[in-house]
Amino acid sequence: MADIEISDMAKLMNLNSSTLRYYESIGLITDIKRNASGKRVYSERDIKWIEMIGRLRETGMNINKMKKYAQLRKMGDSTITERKNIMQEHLNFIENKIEELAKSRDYVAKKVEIYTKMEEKINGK
Amino acid sequence: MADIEISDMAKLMNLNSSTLRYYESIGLITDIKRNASGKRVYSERDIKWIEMIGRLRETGMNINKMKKYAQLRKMGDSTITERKNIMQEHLNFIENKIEELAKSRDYVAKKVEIYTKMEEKINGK
DNA sequence: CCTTGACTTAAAGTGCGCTTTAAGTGATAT
DNA sequence: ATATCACTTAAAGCGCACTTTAAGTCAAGG
Repeated sequence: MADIEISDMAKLMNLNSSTLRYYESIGLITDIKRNASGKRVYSERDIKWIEMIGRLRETGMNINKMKKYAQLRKMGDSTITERKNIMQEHLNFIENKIEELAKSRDYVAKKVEIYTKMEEKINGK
Repeated sequence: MADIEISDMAKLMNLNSSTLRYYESIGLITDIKRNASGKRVYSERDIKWIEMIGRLRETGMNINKMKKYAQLRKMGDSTITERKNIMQEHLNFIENKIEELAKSRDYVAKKVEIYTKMEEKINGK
């Protein structure tokens, strides 16, 4: 798979080019190559990392925590345990969130049910 | 069940008294009674509505949508169908979110697994 | 050659959802 | 009586995660 430029990367990840530059500016993405005319070129490894950022973001991890993880990642194999712990903690977080959402889903489903019954009563039985 | 004051309400719903005043200021909560000295007194019905706000908020409904729903609620039975539709739509939203989270959970779980294997490789054997 | 369009940077601006501040009122405890 | 404490209001402030703006560079097409 070949390298891609910023606009294709943005399309691929369903985000804005500016967001990619922003992530780089805050150190969440690092070491992006440039082509002869100074434009960003994303490698396969970059793509995977940005996909991971997407996963972590949409599951509610904040940018600072992602940054911390990014730093550990840059430091190499000596940080594997620490990274594992972050991921384990986040896994717990996601599982709690799923449970919470499941409860709320039941709550909202019940609301819909109640409204359906009310509709029936109003629209004459 | 008796009426309660703002600080107890805040504790009950695990939010800030200021947040309750804020919700009122934007019209998300309305018609809160006052006692002789002008302090807010929340009824059983208010408690239920604020609990619902909590549910909707933590499942990702934004304030404007909640406000819209609040207005329909104030208008009485003629808006039941519309309210049912909002809840049905939100139910779908929650279900999608749960599915998405489940995918991300698997992704993160796999990460943890990989790290565990890497740890084993590094720590001898 | 020159226009178009996608890129580059640094900095300022935006929107959401609160949270804090400042100034004041009133009931209760010492 | 006076201090304390929880409440009241309106307005300003904040943190997060972008997003937009302004000014400039560069490569390709007509």
